[in-house]
Amino acid sequence: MRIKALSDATGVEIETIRFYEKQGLLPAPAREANGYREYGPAHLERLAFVRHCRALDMSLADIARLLSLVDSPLADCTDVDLLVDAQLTRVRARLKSMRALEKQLVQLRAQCSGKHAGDECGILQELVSAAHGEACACHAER
Amino acid sequence: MRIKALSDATGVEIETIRFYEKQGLLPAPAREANGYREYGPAHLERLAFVRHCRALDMSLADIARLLSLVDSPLADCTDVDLLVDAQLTRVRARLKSMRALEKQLVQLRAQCSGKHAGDECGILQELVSAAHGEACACHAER
DNA sequence: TGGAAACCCTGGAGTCGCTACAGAGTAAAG
DNA sequence: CTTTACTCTGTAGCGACTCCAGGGTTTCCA
Repeated sequence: MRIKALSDATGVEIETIRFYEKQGLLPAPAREANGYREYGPAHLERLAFVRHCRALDMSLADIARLLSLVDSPLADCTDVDLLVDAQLTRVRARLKSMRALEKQLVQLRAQCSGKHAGDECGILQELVSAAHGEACACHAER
Repeated sequence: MRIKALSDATGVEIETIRFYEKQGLLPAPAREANGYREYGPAHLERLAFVRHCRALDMSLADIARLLSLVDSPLADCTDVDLLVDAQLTRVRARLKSMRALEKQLVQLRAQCSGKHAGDECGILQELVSAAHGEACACHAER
């Protein structure tokens, strides 16, 4: 299996595959006589694992840690638990701030519905008003 | 007003202020005889505007566009509207995927509650199983 | 058989929005 | 007068890719 085949099989771009190898997330495969990388099913599995974790928005460092745990199945999985918990906490924190963000944008857009006239745009005025220290939900929140 | 005063007044780090200047988001201020930057209230206002937009997670490129609109108040604000709309759409898309993400992480964590025994960790098995093309909510979604 | 298209390689630079130096000079406080 | 706090420029680093240049190889089709 050459790199393009692996790419097609996983939906991971070729450049990204080589990048993962450089980062140590994917073991360096054997090479053909011409220097082309030669992948086996183990690489496919590993790459799918990495992408699955990335889909869960884990960092490459966290994934590397998980992979070492996968490779040493004798260790107990307390660390795995902690890692997933920490990830969940991070995601929830971001979720919370994203929700606040959405609310602010909705409010902002409401400032300008309809009257698209000159320098009286409610949105721009709202954005500029922050500079004058006037009441502003966004700034209060941070 | 020197850079530290501006930093304290806005909560924006000094390095970031210089970075914004280099990026053209903040006009280059006058200099004192010793070369120190000398800011006025207009800079304070502009910087607050930038930070307000950044709090709304807008890109620096979008903010630059908004600033040029602020500077030419004769143009109508259709562009502002579009920009805010696009930002809202982006935020909502990310919100949606983050919610799916949270759900998956919760499910994943449930695989391993209690039995922290050896290589039978439900979380790792669940993560690895994706590689075998088994049923997996994450992959189906993307 | 020839030549075009598709594939592969390495190494390095670019992206975004900062952040953190190094190494120098200037100013304010005690 | 010394120490501390501030300021300057310029460059490098982060994370997770993405893209490019400039080469070599393979495969396909006429």
